[in-house]
Amino acid sequence: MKKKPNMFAVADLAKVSHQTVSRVVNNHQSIRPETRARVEAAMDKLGYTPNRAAQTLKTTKSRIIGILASDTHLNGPANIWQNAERAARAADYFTITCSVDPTSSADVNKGIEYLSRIGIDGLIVITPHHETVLRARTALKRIPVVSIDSSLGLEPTAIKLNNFDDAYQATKRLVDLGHTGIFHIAGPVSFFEAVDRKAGYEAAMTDARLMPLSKGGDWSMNSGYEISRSINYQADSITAVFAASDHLALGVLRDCHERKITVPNQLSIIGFDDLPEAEFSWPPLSTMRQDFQAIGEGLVQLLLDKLNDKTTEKLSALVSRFVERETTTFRKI
Amino acid sequence: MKKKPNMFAVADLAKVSHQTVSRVVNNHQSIRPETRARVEAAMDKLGYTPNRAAQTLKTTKSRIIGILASDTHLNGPANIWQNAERAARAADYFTITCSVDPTSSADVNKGIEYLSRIGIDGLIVITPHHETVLRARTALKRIPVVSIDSSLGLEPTAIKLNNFDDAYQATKRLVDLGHTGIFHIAGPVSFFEAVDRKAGYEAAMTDARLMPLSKGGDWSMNSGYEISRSINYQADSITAVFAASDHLALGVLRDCHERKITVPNQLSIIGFDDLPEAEFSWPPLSTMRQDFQAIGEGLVQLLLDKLNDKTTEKLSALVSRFVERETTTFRKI
DNA sequence: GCTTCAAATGTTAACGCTAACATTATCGGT
DNA sequence: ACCGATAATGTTAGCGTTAACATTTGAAGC
Repeated sequence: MKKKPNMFAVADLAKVSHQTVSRVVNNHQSIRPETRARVEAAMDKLGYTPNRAAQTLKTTKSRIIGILASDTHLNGPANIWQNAERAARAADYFTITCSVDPTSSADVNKGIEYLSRIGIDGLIVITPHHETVLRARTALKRIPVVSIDSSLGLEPTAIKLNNFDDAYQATKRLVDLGHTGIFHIAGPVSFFEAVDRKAGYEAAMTDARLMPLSKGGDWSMNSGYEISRSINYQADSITAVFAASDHLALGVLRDCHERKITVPNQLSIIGFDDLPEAEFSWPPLSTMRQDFQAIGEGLVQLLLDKLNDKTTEKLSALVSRFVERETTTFRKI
Repeated sequence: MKKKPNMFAVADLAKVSHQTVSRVVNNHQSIRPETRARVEAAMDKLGYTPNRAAQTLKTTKSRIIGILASDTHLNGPANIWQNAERAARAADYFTITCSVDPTSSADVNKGIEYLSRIGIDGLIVITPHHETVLRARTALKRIPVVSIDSSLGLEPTAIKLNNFDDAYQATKRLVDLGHTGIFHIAGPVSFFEAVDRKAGYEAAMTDARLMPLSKGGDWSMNSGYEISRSINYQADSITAVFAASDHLALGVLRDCHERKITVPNQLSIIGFDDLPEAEFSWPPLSTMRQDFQAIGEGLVQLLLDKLNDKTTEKLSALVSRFVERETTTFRKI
């Protein structure tokens, strides 16, 4: 196994200087087409690939984007991550992902340190925890940082998620169906998504002159199940539930099966996320779907523009879609 | 914003040579504790971090591991990936992940090229498609490649998954419960997991002198649903279904709800994966859970040993666990 | 044919680090 | 006090690339 060829090897074979090879690699103009062809042939023959470490050392640009993510086992972050990775790759950037536990500041700090150690050009933070975003932003002063953010957030280098509006719309749908007792099962307050969704729900209720009524847990199905069990739907004349996530809604659904509450006739349910499983619950769950592709790509776009000192034109608008399946119906008297 | 300090800056401040700084960074012995302390103080004061590009250029080791993954939206690959990433990080390696579409050889090749362009030290292939693994192995001759593999595979640099045995055990459980008409819903044949599971099922059936009966689709819930719909359970005296994945099983469950087939009394069902959702289906799904953490960590271990020219001791054994919930019961006459 | 100027190519010097070798301090033994 | 021997530190060179500057080439204008 002989060692990897470098620019000089190519230059020798093509009978040019190494700098000409460099010019070909970097697509400079003022290279005669014939010379370029000769160099390219030599590169092919030797199987030459530029040494990224040397390029990085010289240019001080690694073309690596760090992605600091949390809760990647959840549908939202996982989807955003995947789309961001793909978009970065399409733009010829590498990504190094570091998934951290947002509840441990030590872990977050270690993650940030880990990423900056390799010399990333910029950072994308995919986490629904303000705290973590803030920590990354303050720790990394030398490079651009972009993140997702609450719809209410101020940070200009963030993609704002529409959770407030989405929750408002979901709740309004229930109101329009004639429901007056609409309960909200919220996510944990450390997630700005949970906070925004709850706020959107409350705004919609208030606008409809209805009494907001909610309880929060974590995002798990079990949490939805337990909260649902604690509700006496009939006694409290609750005929609809808006859950802050599909998992939460699935938990409610399970309780309904156990307590023989028929869905949607006795209880309408709306989830949030549109997990693959949502379509196959019984009955199939009505839910709100976010456009994770647009979010992921927007994140990369935003960062790339920062890296190139461009101001970002406008990004494709984030539009969520309400997917009505079979857990929602008109309120039966 | 002044520029990042380098070794010489630290050396100047600590009144030593840059090489001494290098030695401190790399934990060489024969540095007086007092000198080390002085250097470390200087590094702290300047906020010095070694430049990885320069280290890589000099040592020809990037400390980056490539992860070529496919089907990361599925539970298995996603879990293995996450555990591998974490294990690599713990060993102070960076990972660059590239998720590709295994059905497109162009995409796979581009992914491999993308990873090798940055100069990875080794590659972990997480894909249940032999084809893709093979392609990576032949394309990358210069660096070690490890992968997951069929339990029947030959490749010594692979973690063998127990799908055959696991499927055998799951089927045997159904046999032990008295079932004789046991149907298998398989995954797509391009996944070796699907092939192994089907083979395991068939072996168990044959050993029990029962007739294997199966049909395959993709991994989706819809596929499970459609296949289930096509079965006339009563007419064919089928009282149990072993599905190659939880999603498939969830599809069957849906069909049962629609056709009012009671589970588990009329039909026992076993899935595979133990998705979070499996516990919250109705009724809660019995399923087979693989140890993805051991797989992810094993992969990293295997690769690291290759990188350090060690032969791998034995890895922690991969043991799957049957999680019996409420979709399995004795056969009612 | 000779100048002029731009286009095309070549030369040199870093980028920040570590390996290899060279030198200087330190210490026990006489 | 002096001699190794070893521990501790310093010096030099080069990894593969690109930027900056230097030089050559070629074609147009006279």
